[in-house]
Amino acid sequence: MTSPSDTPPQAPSPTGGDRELVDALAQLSFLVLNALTEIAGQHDSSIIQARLLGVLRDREPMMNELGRHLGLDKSSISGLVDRAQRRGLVTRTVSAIDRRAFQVSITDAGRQLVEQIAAQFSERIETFVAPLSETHRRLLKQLALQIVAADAHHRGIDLRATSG
Amino acid sequence: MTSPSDTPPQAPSPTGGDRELVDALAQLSFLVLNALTEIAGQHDSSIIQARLLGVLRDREPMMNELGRHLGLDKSSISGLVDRAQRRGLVTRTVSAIDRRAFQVSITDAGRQLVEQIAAQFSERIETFVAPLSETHRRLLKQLALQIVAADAHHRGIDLRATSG
DNA sequence: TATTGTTATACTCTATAACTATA
DNA sequence: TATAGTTATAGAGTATAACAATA
Repeated sequence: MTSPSDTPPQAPSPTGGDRELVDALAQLSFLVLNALTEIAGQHDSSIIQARLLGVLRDREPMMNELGRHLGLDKSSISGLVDRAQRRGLVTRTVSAIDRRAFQVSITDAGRQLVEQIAAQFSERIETFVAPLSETHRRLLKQLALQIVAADAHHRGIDLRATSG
Repeated sequence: MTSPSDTPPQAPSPTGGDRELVDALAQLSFLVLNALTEIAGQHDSSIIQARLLGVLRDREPMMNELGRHLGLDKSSISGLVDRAQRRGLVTRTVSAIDRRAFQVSITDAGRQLVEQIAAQFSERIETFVAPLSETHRRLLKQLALQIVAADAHHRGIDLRATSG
């Protein structure tokens, strides 16, 4: 799971899976998200805080929608926003049309922070892919996008697929 | 950071980074590790517990080495192993040669759990890459491995590079 | 003295359940 | 009644600092 790479090369048999491919993707994913964890940590932050600010870069959602964006329970969102607000990274504003609801906005400090993190993260990823040729980088991008897009499509289609 | 994809296509300029590539890798990584989180969760477990058991599949390290494998502080390892042990997934055995040290081993139950999780995870990854052609899957594997290997090499070289 | 590991403490992150205040 | 959000509570996971036992 962590270094599951001590596995003999295996022909991607028609029957089953290519274990090397699974391991390679897992390790790459750990590499990428560990980098993000480390960079966020350098700013006394975390992946989820960075994602929160990332969402708020171009949106001012209600707590509600924020939960859907981040896939978290409303109580988790409350705490998350609390901590970010305590650090001056976001603000809550009562909605004019529904006085139960709060609109969450990023502050200048929050924007500055997320942009620093994003820049460092980009730099790090570029370092990772630097050993690849330009052609291979383009290919990698294309393949990654294809997987992500297929999954998004799949979720869109599949949401209620087997139940109705 | 979460859905940073709302970005116009950008020629990978010589000056800077290819933002699309960065986003694609980030999203792919979230996809992969969210899948692992979800699958581990189905077994009332977590990524770090799965990684712990993964390490122990073919090793019986001291708490010490476990910390290095997982990149965690010794106090974190103590807690991690405590919780796994409480669930009957691992055991501690006093080392014969150094009575301060504990050897950590996986139990049958632990092995069974990690194998279930690994199998489900493989299945999921195979689903992700299913839309790709065999050629493209092979290519993706090769590129991912190349990045991971380059990073490992880099760390090996770089550990004390600028200080000595 | 140095090292191995635990414990005390503190904080983030997460969820469930109960609650308040609107709607 | 239903919805938006908070709060109380509980537990995992992480780190730092202080400690015990052994080397």
